[in-house]
Amino acid sequence: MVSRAESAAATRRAVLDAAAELLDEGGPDAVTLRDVSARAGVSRGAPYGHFADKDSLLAAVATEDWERFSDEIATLRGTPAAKLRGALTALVSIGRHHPHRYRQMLGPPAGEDPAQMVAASCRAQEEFLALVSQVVDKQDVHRYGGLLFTGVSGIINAELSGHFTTGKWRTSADELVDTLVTLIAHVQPSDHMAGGSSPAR
Amino acid sequence: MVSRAESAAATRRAVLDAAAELLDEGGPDAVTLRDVSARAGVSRGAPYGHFADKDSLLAAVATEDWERFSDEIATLRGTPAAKLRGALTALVSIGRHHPHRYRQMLGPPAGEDPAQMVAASCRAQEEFLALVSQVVDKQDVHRYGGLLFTGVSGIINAELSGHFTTGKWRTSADELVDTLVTLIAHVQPSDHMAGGSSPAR
DNA sequence: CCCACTCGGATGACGTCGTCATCTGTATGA
DNA sequence: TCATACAGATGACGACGTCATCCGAGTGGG
Repeated sequence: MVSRAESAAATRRAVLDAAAELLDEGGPDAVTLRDVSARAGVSRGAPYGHFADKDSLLAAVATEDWERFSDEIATLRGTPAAKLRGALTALVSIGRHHPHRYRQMLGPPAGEDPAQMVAASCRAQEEFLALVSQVVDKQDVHRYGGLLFTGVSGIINAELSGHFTTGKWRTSADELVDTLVTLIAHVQPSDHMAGGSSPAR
Repeated sequence: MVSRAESAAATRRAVLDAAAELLDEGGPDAVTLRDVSARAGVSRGAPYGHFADKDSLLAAVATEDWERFSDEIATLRGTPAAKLRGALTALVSIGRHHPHRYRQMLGPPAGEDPAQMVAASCRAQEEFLALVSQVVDKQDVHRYGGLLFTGVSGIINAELSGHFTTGKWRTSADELVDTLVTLIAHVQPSDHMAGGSSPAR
């Protein structure tokens, strides 16, 4: 026998999974609440018992993806440098295997309660910065950590948009990521330029 | 008296402008062909005489934005380093003044004829690489050029998503751009990147 | 053991959207 | 002058997000 709460949780899970699947298959426009419901085996109105609207459902998918990513990079083992590269590889991997969910993760927090998605991405940032702090000098952690993460995300985005196959960059995402990591790993705090104004908040 | 071709071109222009406006104001979901038509002062079906579908219209807007950006960075004057900084500043400026159009530009080429948007972004890449080639060694142009452009675009995207105000990165987009430019081009950071370049349109 | 209650889920409906088939009016060219 | 072509207007259709309403099964008290 299934309790009512259990069945409700199962429905929520099924809806979430169906949405993630459809998002993977055809992007946000292919995520139709009607199709989601059908694939989850529930009625059209059922998702509204768990998510305020379509945007909130998509945000919930992204939130789970952020949490999965956080767990993944938090359990990396090896040398600090290897862990850092592992984290970046994990990010690249998400972008390549789940382009649309990747874009959803990196887009602006949406839905009825954006704070939830913000919190999830915040934790990922913390985990990532923890790895960075083992590789670069303490005072450069945020600057280099932020640059690594946002830079790599931009590289991935360019690859997903086909800019390396159809554009003029005669290079690849892998090479760029490697270049960026090498640049940051090589430049040690010795030459910290005076540019660093007061950090934002 | 207006010739038929002239009136048709005017309609196309009005539709394009109306779409860009609505995109600026409320993002892609706010771009309704009905609203576009109304704002352009034409009927609901008129846009279909010039654009295959909504995605093609959005792609046409992005194409024009790429062309405008290409023209802008192609006419920059000053030292090579200043021109490179100016190009990146122009990119940042588009992201800040027209976030949704910026996202449209950096998203995957869409519409009935993606090649058109691809060509436009290709020209921008060429113009940008031309600037980069004056600052870095010949053999590093593509690697560093691609890294600069995609890296900065990732930084902007993070800012647009609010990751610097709600996240754990205790830094700012300006600082990250400066850091990246300094790392790659060994060009001293500008005092304030946000400053003076003219916004796109 | 029974019953009223609760609440997740199902259903019907509404307004809006993208899109297309069809119609109309006017500039064009012979 | 008039037939033609074509931009634009209009009506219609299916699909979508969303909500008001209804249903039925798990639940707790008697």
